[in-house]
Amino acid sequence: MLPHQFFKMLSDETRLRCLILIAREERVSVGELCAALDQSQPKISRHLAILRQSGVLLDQRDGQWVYYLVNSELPGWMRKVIAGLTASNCLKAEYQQDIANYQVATSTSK
Amino acid sequence: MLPHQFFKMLSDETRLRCLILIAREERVSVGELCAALDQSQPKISRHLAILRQSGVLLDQRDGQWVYYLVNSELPGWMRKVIAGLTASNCLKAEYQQDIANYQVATSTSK
DNA sequence: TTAATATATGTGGATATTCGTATATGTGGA
DNA sequence: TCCACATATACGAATATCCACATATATTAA
Repeated sequence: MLPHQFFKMLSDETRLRCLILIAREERVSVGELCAALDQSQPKISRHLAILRQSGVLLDQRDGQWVYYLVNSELPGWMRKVIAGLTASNCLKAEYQQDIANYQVATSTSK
Repeated sequence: MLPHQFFKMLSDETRLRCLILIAREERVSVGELCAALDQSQPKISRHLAILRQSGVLLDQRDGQWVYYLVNSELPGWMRKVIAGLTASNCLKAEYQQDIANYQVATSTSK
């Protein structure tokens, strides 16, 4: 994948929020993403499909649920960008709420 | 600027090539960019305007010429992404030709 | 002022993106 | 098998993006 194509993946806010949450939490289901981002299921599913088809994410079915995770075989420069997004303290404020929502959702349901 | 907005700046190939060349060469004029990328002047100018209006690039007029440079006051996470683009050896192959063209153009004209 | 060069922008058309809504598919339990 | 739940996709509409072409603006020199 060419760099500008990778950046196009990250240029949609919903896709970026999905990717950041998945990168931080390792493995997140579609339903959990819908709850954490407070977005409709078709919307989340469509954006996950784009990230999956481009090879950025992988999916694992587990019964009724489908979990998404970051492809561990991405080139180094892509992994660096993703790591920068999840690590950078500057960004945390923007998407912290998603992580908080995810943690509330998973702690109460598990 | 929010992260996804910054990535949208990088999601167009022409914009990305401009940014990489400017980041590497510090200060590049519109005409030099047109020559290096082999693209029309209105096309280059319009993409530079987008990068300027978003604050990623600054412009400096010098007589008839306008030079563009990377805004040195960008947040750290943006600078890291740009540095990753110019440094990464993986990427060089993709955009090396632009740099070679630029060097030919500037060495023969100066 | 006029011409030449460099850069910026207006306009319209082609294409791409995103979304809501509806529906299809897949899975497990009764 | 039938139903409920989770996820995926088809479709059309609204919007955004990108481009080529034409033209406007800015600067310099004559």
